[in-house]
Amino acid sequence: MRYSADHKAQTREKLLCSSGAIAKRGGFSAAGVDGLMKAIGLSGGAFYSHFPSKGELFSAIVERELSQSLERLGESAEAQTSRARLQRCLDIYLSMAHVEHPDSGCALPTLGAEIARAELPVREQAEHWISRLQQAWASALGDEQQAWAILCQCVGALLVARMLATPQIQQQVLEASRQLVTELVAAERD
Amino acid sequence: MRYSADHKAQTREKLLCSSGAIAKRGGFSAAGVDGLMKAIGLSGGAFYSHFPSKGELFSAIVERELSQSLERLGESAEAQTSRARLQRCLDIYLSMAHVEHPDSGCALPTLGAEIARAELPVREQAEHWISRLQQAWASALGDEQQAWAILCQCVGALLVARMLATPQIQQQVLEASRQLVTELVAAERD
DNA sequence: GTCTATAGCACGATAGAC
DNA sequence: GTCTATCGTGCTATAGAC
Repeated sequence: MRYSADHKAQTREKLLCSSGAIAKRGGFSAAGVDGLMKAIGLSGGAFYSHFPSKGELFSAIVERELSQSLERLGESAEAQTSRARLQRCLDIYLSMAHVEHPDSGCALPTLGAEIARAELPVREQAEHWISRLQQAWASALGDEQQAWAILCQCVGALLVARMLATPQIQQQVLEASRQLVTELVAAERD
Repeated sequence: MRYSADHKAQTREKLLCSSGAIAKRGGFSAAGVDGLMKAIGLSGGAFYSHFPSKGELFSAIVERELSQSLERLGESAEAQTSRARLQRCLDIYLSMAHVEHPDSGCALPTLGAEIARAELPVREQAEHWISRLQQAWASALGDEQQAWAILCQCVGALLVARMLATPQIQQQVLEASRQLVTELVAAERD
């Protein structure tokens, strides 16, 4: 073959990374195959030697984005001093920087509705990674329910803040969520 | 004119109601003007005597949906015995019935990401109605921050639950959020 | 594997008859 | 106000050259 298997894997990775960011910024269904490929310097037709359809790309994006979110937010929480670590993660998650940069942030607030409308295999995949994140937080907190509640709080806060027009009110939303989450993380539960 | 002003207003209302449901089910950008009009028994061309563009329809849908959410969730909370009333509203919001029927439910979890990506006027409008809801809850609870936190919790819980594939886990998410919200509503704060 | 070209279709929006 | 017909464009996906 004129192109190495390495090259194909690299192209695929570039495509997933770039397309993920574009999807998080403007929505996946609003993005065209041609635009996604041009964004990594390739033509639209070349797409189909990497994925059989646009839907399969979405599935791959969801897997990559959510596994990456688990790395950033969950894996580190399993270590000792886990409560303090988790608290730091959540403060970053619930920040104006995250609100203002959806393309480099968590996929759940931006792509959540599209994941919810996707076929069962995509939702099963989402469930897998989201559950692993919840489990990681639960083991840090010793409480499965609070782990779910914190996850919903964070996703909801980002989604709500991004719908608003005024930075001051966005900050109020984040501050309210940070305060609640802080209390929940600090609270000893048995 | 061959058609009364009443008829136009009724058609517009039907269009807003029907299109809102379709948008909440499948996403607004995924819906075509032709399909939206056919859903109320009219042809696609007739759309443009009601709205100058598809974007203006989205704006009108957001206004109608969010003002309706305020009626259902907020206005009733301003009465006395407000805490108990609010608690009942939130239990309905955080129910499997709501998770399973996005088209008749709240627009924030389903259309939130599209609102967040919309032009400033749409976000200003969203901010207006969301803030009124938060204010209504704040006056019932005597705490502005907790009102924001509860709002984020509810929106996040529905979005997260809908991304999942397994009903049992969806129920766990709802149960965890209901429990947290119940504690927050019950807690006296000064 | 990537390109250009294109099929085939759906979209948003407009024009003109009624 | 609603219809049919249509323009122009964009889309997903395929075909064939390199």
